[in-house]
Amino acid sequence: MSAPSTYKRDRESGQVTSEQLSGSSDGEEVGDAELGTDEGVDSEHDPKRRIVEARATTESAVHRNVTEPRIIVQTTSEVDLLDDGYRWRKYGQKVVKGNPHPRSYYKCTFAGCNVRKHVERASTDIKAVITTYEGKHNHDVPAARNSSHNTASANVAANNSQLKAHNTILNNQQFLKGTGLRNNVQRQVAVLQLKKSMR
DNA sequence: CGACTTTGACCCGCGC
DNA sequence: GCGCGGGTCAAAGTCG
Repeated sequence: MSAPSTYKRDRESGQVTSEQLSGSSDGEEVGDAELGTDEGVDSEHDPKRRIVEARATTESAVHRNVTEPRIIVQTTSEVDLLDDGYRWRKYGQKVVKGNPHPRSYYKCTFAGCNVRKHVERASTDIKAVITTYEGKHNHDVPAARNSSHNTASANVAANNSQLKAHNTILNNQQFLKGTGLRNNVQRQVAVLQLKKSMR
């Protein structure tokens, strides 16, 4: 009443929707892990988009009943916004502890697609951008908005980059499996170490 | 005019 | 039980 705080968030309405997240969480793993060996070579081709490493964690994502594939991609770029072909809408930004750089939260703007991604910079390396994808796109890569002329090549480029990331993910997944690491923190450390050993 | 970014506040889970 | 930290929402503002 007197308090102007009409913060009566009807969050419940937004939470009850369990969504029918694509049943086949990972049915399109068409990439071949063995292809992810072109790390150091191809990266020189795209200095602006250099995928250092990535990993997929599905075991920690299983909280209730939906197993959301979580893909963490670490890239080296001067810009936070990596154009992966999809359209994202920023819905939040937060400064996390232990990292002077804020973490940004994005959602896929495609109708019906509930994929989210978090983008943050590594506290140690200003050039290192850590992108975390949650969920899977249930649609194709939309056409680029700026160049309506090269939509085809834009798609190809996006797919290419995605495929590359995918391969790297699979590769690192095997690496992490080999290390027998389970803890998330340990994994992060492992990733950092992996990165160091790659450079 | 539409789409997107910014920003402050609220909610929830977890650790102490 | 309390406080902290992380995640999300929604209104307002900005830009093309």
